[in-house]
Order: sequence, then structure tokens, then C-alpha cells
Amino acid sequence: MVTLKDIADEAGVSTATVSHVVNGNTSKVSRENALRIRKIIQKRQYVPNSSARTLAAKSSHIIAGILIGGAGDNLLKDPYNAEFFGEMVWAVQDHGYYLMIRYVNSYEEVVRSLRSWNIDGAVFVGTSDRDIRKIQQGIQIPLIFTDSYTDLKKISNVGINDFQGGVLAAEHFLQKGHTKLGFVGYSTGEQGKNVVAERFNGFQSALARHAIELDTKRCFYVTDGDPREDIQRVADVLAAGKDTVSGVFVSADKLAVALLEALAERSIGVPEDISIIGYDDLPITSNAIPTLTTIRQDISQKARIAIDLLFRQIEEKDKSPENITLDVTLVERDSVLQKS
Amino acid sequence: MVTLKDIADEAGVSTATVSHVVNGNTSKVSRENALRIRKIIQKRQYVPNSSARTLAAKSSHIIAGILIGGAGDNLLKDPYNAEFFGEMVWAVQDHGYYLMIRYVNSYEEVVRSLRSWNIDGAVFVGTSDRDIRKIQQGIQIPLIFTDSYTDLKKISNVGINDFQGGVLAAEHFLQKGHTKLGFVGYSTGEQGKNVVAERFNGFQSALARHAIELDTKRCFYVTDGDPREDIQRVADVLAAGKDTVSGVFVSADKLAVALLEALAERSIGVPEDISIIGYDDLPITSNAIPTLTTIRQDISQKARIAIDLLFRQIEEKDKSPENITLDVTLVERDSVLQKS
DNA sequence: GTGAAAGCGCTAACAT
DNA sequence: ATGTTAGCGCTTTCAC
Repeated sequence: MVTLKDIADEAGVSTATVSHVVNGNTSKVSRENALRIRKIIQKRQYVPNSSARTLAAKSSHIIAGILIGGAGDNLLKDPYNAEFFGEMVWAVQDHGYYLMIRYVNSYEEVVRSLRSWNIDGAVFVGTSDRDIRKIQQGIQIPLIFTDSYTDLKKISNVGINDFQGGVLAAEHFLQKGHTKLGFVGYSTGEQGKNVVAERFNGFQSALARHAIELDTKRCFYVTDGDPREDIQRVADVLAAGKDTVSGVFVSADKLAVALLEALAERSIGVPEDISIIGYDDLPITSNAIPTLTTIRQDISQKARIAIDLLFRQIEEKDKSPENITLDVTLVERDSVLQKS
Repeated sequence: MVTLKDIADEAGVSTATVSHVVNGNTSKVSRENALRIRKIIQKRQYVPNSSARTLAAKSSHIIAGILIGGAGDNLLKDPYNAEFFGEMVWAVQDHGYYLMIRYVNSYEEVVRSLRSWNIDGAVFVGTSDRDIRKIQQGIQIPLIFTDSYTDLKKISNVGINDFQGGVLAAEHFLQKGHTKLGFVGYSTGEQGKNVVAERFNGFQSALARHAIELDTKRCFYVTDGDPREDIQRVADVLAAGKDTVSGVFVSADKLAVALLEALAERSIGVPEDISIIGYDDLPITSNAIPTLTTIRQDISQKARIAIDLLFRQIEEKDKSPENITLDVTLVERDSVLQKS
């Protein structure tokens, strides 16, 4: 293994000089020396040892991508996570950093890995409010959370306008002549603001503005994880009372597609009998039958902004936390019927 | 920051003793000391510094997941890669290791990152034969490649029985009464054995066994990257000569789905006019219209086996390389017509 | 069973 | 502009 010292010896200079060259500290080294040293580095295929660097400089140039979820689940198989972290990879590398991907199910674990590797910053997906508090306490490097509605003022977050998504869905239904509406969402089990609640609130309040009430009997919450069974139940209720509901806003495309299938099995036509609007605009929406009208969020953009934010915080030591909210749009496809 | 030394001081022992405790080297420490030290570690929330460890022990406990591809592409957005690497994450963590994900487009870059971090082992997806040679030379840690057909004897590889997949497709077509067949595949630009060529060979040779010739005019190769345009061309030819082809074997589901759409635009019915068999069994196949009959490979299993192989090589220092081939199966859906 | 001490490869403060 | 040197936190050999 070729070390800094080897290069220094061969060049007849001190390790300090070589170190400066390696780190592009040109102002401290003479032209000739710099050039000569670079040549030797090239020739000997010298690669700096990142561990030694980290140890001495207390900065690893590692960014952690943390996914919170149940043990054993393939978290990246979820198209949302795959796009988000997949986009992060280049963004991180473009800054000359390395990306460590970590699945965790306890905050202690997060803190341990972050500390152990002298991680310079981390981006989280799937964090609950409880965890955010604890993680924030245990660690003092830049941390970016996503889709969080915690009231902790000092956290940085990138989210989308979930409320507005609900509004868009409501307005689209109204515009198409639907007034008997329902809602299906994941139940997060969390109190207070959260992604699902906001989507619901936006939906409900836009309807209220038009003096339309959302029948709570037509609002369903399904458990996260495997929603298959719950969705069957929802489909049953919907099928039974199909005259009482003409449009359903579903808080996630994954759920909406499952509902589509469950309704098809019960010979309920979409959009003839029931219209559906999803959320996220995952790739599956264009292959669904019918193709799904949905609220689109730009996942890749979210990832890039998360990394931008992160590096701004890494560079400007005590930058104050930011909370960024991205816009969403409605993508019209074939799952909403135009009523005469 | 709490260090080994802090713990040692508080316990009134040497750092060597604490180090042994941390590393579970119980045989070298008295019961009482071990217990007491563990308590202090717990109380002080001591977390070992991985960089220092790596530097001293020359092993980082980092595994690299390397994806080769064009700059800028979101490689993890591809469902195959997402499932493969997503599955790797747990497998790696279960062994107490960390996963670094890296997109690269040159072998020098691979070698640099691997060396820089003292990476203990790496798994590759998307490597070309040329690269494998060079990477192999530049680095002497356990390396696992996937889907490679290089003739280098000393590399470890996990692949699938591509040839057999082609055979299964051919037999299925024959069994359903199809004899006028075609093929569509990515052109890899590589000479010699490769995934696409093997799938084709299996297909062709199974047909040959039944004295059926594959018309080269009905075999198409499309460029990797964005195949949209090429697929349009293929669809045109297929549409024009639709009486001369009744079944097409497509070397990848992604391609098959694109073809499905292109044919639909030309009012060619699948499977009424043309039957199609894909390859991979990606999730999209069940949402395609019609649902796609395809050759299934178990991507998660492949990932787990890759990691198994890797750790066996890491543990048994000079284990000889292994080349594992996994079976594939045909999943029958609705894209192949039963001819009377 | 325990401790002393020599590194691992690098950075950065300080001296020249 | 360049060199000297003291660590960074840990592992590991060797002596006791």
C-alpha cells in the first residue's frame, strides 16, 4: 500500500507538503513541487486512506441515507424509496462524498452508526416524530428529515404540500360533477399533523368551502404494512353502498391500485361506478386499469433539494434549519368520470 | 466524545483490556472486569470509532454495492437494481457490516473508492467483461459479480440460467401451437457470451431441436438506454408482417412492456395477433395489458446468495471463487394465445 | 489476566 | 514555501 509518506520520500519533501498537494492547497506549495508530486502520485497510484483522514480531520465525507422500517422488509423495493435514494447517490457523489445506506428500526441504532463513522450528515425517510426528537438530541451533525410535521422548530425538513394535494383532489372531483365523496388513507397511528391527515384535511376543507360534507362513514383507514385485507373490507363497503359514493380520494397510489383491483373483483367499474384519485404519481399509475388520476409529487426533486439543504448546512457551520415545502400537481388520467 | 481511553481510565484498567471487552475477546479478560467495563460502556454511551478501528486493524467492515451505468441516471429507479440492492442492505447489516452504495462509470473510480475506504468486499451489478478484468487486477479483496459470462476463471459470479430461460420460452410457444417466432433483445455490443445472447441461444436451440428455424429477419436488437425509438421500429416491422410471426420472445420485461404498448398503438392485439413472452418477472408484468407471460428470476435470492458468497470469502481467507447459476421458471399469464 | 507501547496514515499547528 | 511533530482512537505484540 502506497502512503503519503512514500510519496513524500520519493519526492524528497515532507508529508505536510504532499498533504497540501493532495488537498489542493496550492497556495502553500511551489509550482514545481506541486507538479512533481502530482506526477509521483499518479505514477504510484496513490490513493489517500479515508480512515486516516477521518481520524485526523474529524470529517468522514460520508453521508448517511437512513430508512426507517420493519426488520426484514426490502425498503428499497418501494418505488418511492428507490427513486429518492437512487437520486441521492449522484447528488452525494457530485459533492465528492460517499453514501452509506442504512435500514434501522430504533433510534439508538441511528445514533450509533452516525457516531461510529463520524458521518458528516444524514437524510431520513420514514421517521416518526418521536424518533426525530431523540435522534436530534443524540447527534449534532446536519440532519435532513422528509415529510415530517413535527413541531420541533430546529429541524430541517423537505416535504410536499400535502394539504394542497387534498384540495386539488377535491376540486377535481367537484369540477367533474362528483359530490358524494369518500376517503381512504393509511392510518399512521400518530396524533397531530402528518402526511395522511394533511391530505385528508385539504380534501375536507376544500369540500367544506363548497358546502359539501364528507361522510365519515365513507372515510377509511387501513393499517400500514400489508393493507390487502383492509382494502378488501373497504371495497366491500364501497360495493355495498355504491350509490352513496361516486368518488374516492386515496392517500397513496399503492393503496389506490390495490383498491382498483379489489373493486374490479367485485364488478364495480372504475370510473363508471366509482371514480378514484390517488397520490404520488408512481410509475404504476400509468399501467393501472384504468390509468390513475393522481396527485403528483416530484420525488427526485425532493431528493436533490434534501441534499442541497444538507450540504449548505455542512458548509455554513451554523446555518439555521429550513423547512421546505414542494408543490404538487394533479395529473389527469382515466380514473375519474365526467358526470353530465 | 467518549473514547476507549476514557472507559479505561474510569475502569482503572488499560485500553488493551477495554478493547478486548469491546471485541468480545472474553478469554482475555476476567469475569469481573468484563462486567464492570461493560457497565461503564453502557453508562457512558461509548461508541467505538470505526475509522480508528479501520486504521489499526486494516478492515473496515464496509461492503460496497457498485452499480455501473451512465452518469446522471438514477440507477436505483430500475426495479431490478432496487430489489437487488434493497435486499443486500439487510443481508450486509445482519453480518454487522455497513453498506456503501456507489454509482460508477469507470473502473479506476471503483478501485479508488474500494482502496480508499479499505472496503472488505464488493458486489457488482452491470459490469462488462472488460471492466471485470481491470477491477480484478487493481484490487485483491473478495469481489462478487452478477450475470457475468466472462471466461476469467478466478472471479466469483452469481447468475441465472439464461439459456434455460430461452428454452422454457421456446417450449411454451411450441406447446401453445406457435411456430412462427421472433426475438427482441438489448444489444449489449459485447462479443461472446452474455445474458442476451444466452437467452437467444437457448430459445433458438430449443426450437432447432423441434426442427423449427428462427427467421433472422424476425430477430431485433435495440440499443440499451432509451429503447423507445427502436421499439417503435420493431413494432412497425411486426405490424407489417403480422401473418409471418405469431410469437415473440423478448429478453427483458421492460422491453416487452414497451413493445406491448407500441403494438397496441398499431392496433395489433396481444395475444390475439401476436403472443409475447418476457424475461425477469418484474412487478410491472402483472399490471401490463394483457398481463405478461414471462421467465421469472428471483432477484432477492440472487442478492442474498451474492452476500453469502461474499462473506464466505471474507471469512475463509483464500476460498476459491465460485460461479453460481440460479434456476428460472416460466410464469404463465395472458400474453400467449393458445392456438387451436 | 493485564498493561505498556508501538504503530496504522493522515492533518494541522507551529516553527523555520 | 517547507519541515517537524504531536496527536486522532484504536489494535496488537510483547512482557509481566
